[in-house]
Amino acid sequence: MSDAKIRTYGGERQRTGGEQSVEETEDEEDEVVSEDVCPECGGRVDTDEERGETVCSECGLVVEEDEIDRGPEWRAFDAAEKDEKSRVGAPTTNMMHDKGLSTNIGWQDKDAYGRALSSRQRQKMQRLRTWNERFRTRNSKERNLKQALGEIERMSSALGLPQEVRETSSVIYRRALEEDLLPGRSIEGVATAALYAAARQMTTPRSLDEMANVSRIDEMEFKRTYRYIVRELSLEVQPADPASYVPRFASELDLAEEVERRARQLLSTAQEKGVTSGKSPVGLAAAAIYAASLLTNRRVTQSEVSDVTNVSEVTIRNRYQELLEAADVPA
DNA sequence: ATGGTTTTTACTGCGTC
DNA sequence: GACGCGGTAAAAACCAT
Repeated sequence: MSDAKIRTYGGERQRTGGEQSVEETEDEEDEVVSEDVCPECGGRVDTDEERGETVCSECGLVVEEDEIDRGPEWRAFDAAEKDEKSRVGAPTTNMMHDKGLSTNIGWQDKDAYGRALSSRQRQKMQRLRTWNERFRTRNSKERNLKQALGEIERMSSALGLPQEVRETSSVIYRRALEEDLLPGRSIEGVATAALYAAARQMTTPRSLDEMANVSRIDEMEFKRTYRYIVRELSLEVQPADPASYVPRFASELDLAEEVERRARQLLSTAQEKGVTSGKSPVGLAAAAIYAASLLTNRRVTQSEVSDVTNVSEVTIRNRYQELLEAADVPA
């Protein structure tokens, strides 16, 4: 919606204007945004500010192009403002923690005319600086948190994770934030890592692949930050129980309950015999499913299992033989 | 960095439909 | 002949040191 766009722009203006009493054209706010309909099909038109085009959302007709870029108009004002802006850099939006919104109190104990302040005033400014700093960092953390929580929400609903997992993961994220683990890492990355850890702690694990699929960051970075977070927060994450993967995989393969039960059985006997240690839980689950499907005559092919579990067929082969052996089922 | 373990990739051969 | 399966060797990934 163009509505949101206006708000962001408005926000930016307010800020830059507010600092240096340069009065800006206030009425800019109610800019005429053509709420027109498409002349071709009557569909709704959307304005793409980045490309300077107005496009019909139904048929894709470009209603208007080469529009005036209203973005950087604030540059034209006065020098002080330009300085202020250029230090902040390009007016990117969401990715900056505080969008440059915060106030800064100068460190020199001088007033606006360059005169030294009285000691009383100096003390006062010192106090203000302290508090301002507190609020500022607090605020940037709040923002950060808000975005991260949104991300966590999005991912966990994509993965169908229960509420408790979301809560644990936001607790983890908060801790990471408190301990200043964020600098140098992306919010998305840490959010993903927190969610992954939480899912495992709550015994509803999702595999690394599944997480990476719904996350906006790539797998490499995800794993790296995950390890980092776990280490730094010394989170206790026990190895996932293979059995907890079974139901999902089974249902994705449309397997009967019987197979699922059998798979669990195989896993638990294998665990008793200790042949599972050191092996990847996902691989074990995949193998158990495959083995169980053989035992119950509800054949699935290795490649099918491999597809839905993202475990290589080789691994499935190796594991399922071990599983059968442990359950002393002759070949 | 290193070495040991596990998983993946790529390829080959066998039997069956 | 395609497909499912099994096996192998080498590469890659992972983990603790």
